[in-house]
Amino acid sequence: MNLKQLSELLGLSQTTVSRALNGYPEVNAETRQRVLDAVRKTGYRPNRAAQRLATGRAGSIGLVMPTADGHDSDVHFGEFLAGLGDEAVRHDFHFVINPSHPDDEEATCRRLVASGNVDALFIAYMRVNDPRIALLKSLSIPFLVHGRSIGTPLDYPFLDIDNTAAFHDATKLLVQLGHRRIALLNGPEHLAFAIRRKKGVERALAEAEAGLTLKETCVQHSAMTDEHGYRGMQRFLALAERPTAVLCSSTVLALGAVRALNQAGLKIGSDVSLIAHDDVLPMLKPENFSVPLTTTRSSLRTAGSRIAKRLISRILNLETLPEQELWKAELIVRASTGPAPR
Amino acid sequence: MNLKQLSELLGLSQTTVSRALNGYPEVNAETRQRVLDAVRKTGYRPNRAAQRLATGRAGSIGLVMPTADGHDSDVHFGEFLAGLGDEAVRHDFHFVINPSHPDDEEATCRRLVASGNVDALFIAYMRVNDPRIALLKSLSIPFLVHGRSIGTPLDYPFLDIDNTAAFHDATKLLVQLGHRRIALLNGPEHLAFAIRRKKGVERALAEAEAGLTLKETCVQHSAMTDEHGYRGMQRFLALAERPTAVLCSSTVLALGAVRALNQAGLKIGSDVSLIAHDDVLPMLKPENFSVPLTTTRSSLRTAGSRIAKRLISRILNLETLPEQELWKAELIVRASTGPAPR
DNA sequence: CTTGCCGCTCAAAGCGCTTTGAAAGGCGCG
DNA sequence: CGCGCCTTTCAAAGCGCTTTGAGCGGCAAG
Repeated sequence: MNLKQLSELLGLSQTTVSRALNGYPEVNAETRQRVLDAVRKTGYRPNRAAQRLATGRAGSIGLVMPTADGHDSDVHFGEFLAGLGDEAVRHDFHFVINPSHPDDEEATCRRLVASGNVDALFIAYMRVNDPRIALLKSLSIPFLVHGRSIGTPLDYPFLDIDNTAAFHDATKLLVQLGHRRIALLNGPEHLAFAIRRKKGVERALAEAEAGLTLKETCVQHSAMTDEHGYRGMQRFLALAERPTAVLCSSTVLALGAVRALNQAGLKIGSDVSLIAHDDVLPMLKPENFSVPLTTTRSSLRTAGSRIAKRLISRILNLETLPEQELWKAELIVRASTGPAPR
Repeated sequence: MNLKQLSELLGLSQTTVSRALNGYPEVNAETRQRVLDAVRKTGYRPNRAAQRLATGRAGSIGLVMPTADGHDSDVHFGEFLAGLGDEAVRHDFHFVINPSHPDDEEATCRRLVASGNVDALFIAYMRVNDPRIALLKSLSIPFLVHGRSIGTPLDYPFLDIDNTAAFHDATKLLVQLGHRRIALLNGPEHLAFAIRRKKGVERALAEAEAGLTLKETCVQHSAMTDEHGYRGMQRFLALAERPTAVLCSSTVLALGAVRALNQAGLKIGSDVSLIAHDDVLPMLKPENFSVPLTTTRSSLRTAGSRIAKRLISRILNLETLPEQELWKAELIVRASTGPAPR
């Protein structure tokens, strides 16, 4: 069933039917209803390829995944993608998934846009002075950034969580509990979110009456894997001045950290307190840790879904959604935090 | 730059240029070269939407992800997707990602095919007597199954690894090392791969001179998360007849299992031997476990890439690749396996 | 010289939609 | 009654590609 057949069936022109379907105002209400009924009865679905050709819209969103061969495919990515897909499928949008070497991302973006295969681009894993932002602005294609760069003017569309505040608040809690030696198992050093989290910790420490600082030996930057969590925690425990509380940038890191703590025979929540950032991975729930984990929480899937929604609204000129969103993470206190040991 | 402009530039007809580009034989070699040169110079890229409309091919592959809201987004999925994307981008293929409730997958497949938005469908997470196979056959659309169902005739295109053999061989190794009480931390009970792995273990046990069996108390079926690995191992350790060797269906499960073993103060490789299946997740390398893990290995990313390649070859009628592939997993012995304690 | 065939090229007809510009019909108003 | 205006509908022209069927030389065979 195509538009021509449908219009013949209705005794209308293709124009009218098309307009009825696309919500143009110049169609008689009664006619529109007839069209809609016919669509329901016949199961007519417009051919997307034809629509794309006629409108010049590609109906798809480009994702540049930094997961080229040999590079980590982020555990968190699946969850994020589920959110994206959920929303996109509702509007019949496709994805062009472009794995790319982290160094090659700019060229990949450029190629993707030039291909004309996408209406919008989505980028993430923001770095300091990230060149992709200027690039995308110059390419004049709608785009949305997950996260924010650092050092570039904040005049682009983004969705981010307030990482500084999240880790500030978490640290403040630890300080209030009497912790003085605090360590941080963070994400990769070159990524903006990790820098902000570190800043959040430092700020909260500086605000403490004692005027604390975050020692460099008490910070680890690494990919957020169990493995790194384990090693990082071991390193912390080997310090002469062993930290009494540790913040983790991901529950995955926390997993390894917990392992190291158990192995060292230390009790979580009393010997050492632990707070992790929770992206709400269904497979790794902080409440299911042997000692339930205190977390800063913000759902990655929800973020994905929201990002798809904003991009699609933008492309199709639906409702106008805010261009910049900064979400607060929730601080959820569970059993892994307790008063500092003396 | 479009085809018309390009052909005018060359003083050729659109027909000839199009044919030159698409490898038709009736074009003079010299002419073809001129066209190719011009393409390089002008950077001409055919408009995919127009191509799709003209050929009736959608240029995209549908993925039905069982990751609806509230359901686990598989850690392994990101890695698999990276492989898929890598290959697809080479042929300018898109993905239609359709998150769906596991119960709703059939309807989702049907809808996706009916939409005409995809040339082929990819499905995974095969179950016993999986109804999706018959469905896809009846829908007469190219498709490819990752894994194999059980109980249905094996007459559809698939890519699978030989799970039975992998776990058979792994178990055999354990038996040869003198283990008699062996346990299995498996994937979800309703999934075919988990059933095959269990069968592999059982078969190897039956083949042992002692004629061993796999006790039901020594099997856990669950989602493959660290959490479940931890709990499952704890349960095993609490048994009166505690197993001396444990097989894990994923390195993620092994992570939790190792945690439980450490906590119990048991030495891996001597007190308890461990073998895990390794999907080659870059973030979770078996050689980096505190005790390097003996594994059955088969790269999920490679599988993704191969699946994309086969589907695309099929759609575009490129080379003819085998319709059914059963890959062997590699058994890699590391330090987590040793002789059974007496 | 004619016929037939082969190698190469072309004009034109779609593919199924959107959108432009025009027109038909109904109505109020002078 | 004639005019203009508004509402509703329509025919037709694209969008940029592929593909059909035809055409045009040149050359070998008759």
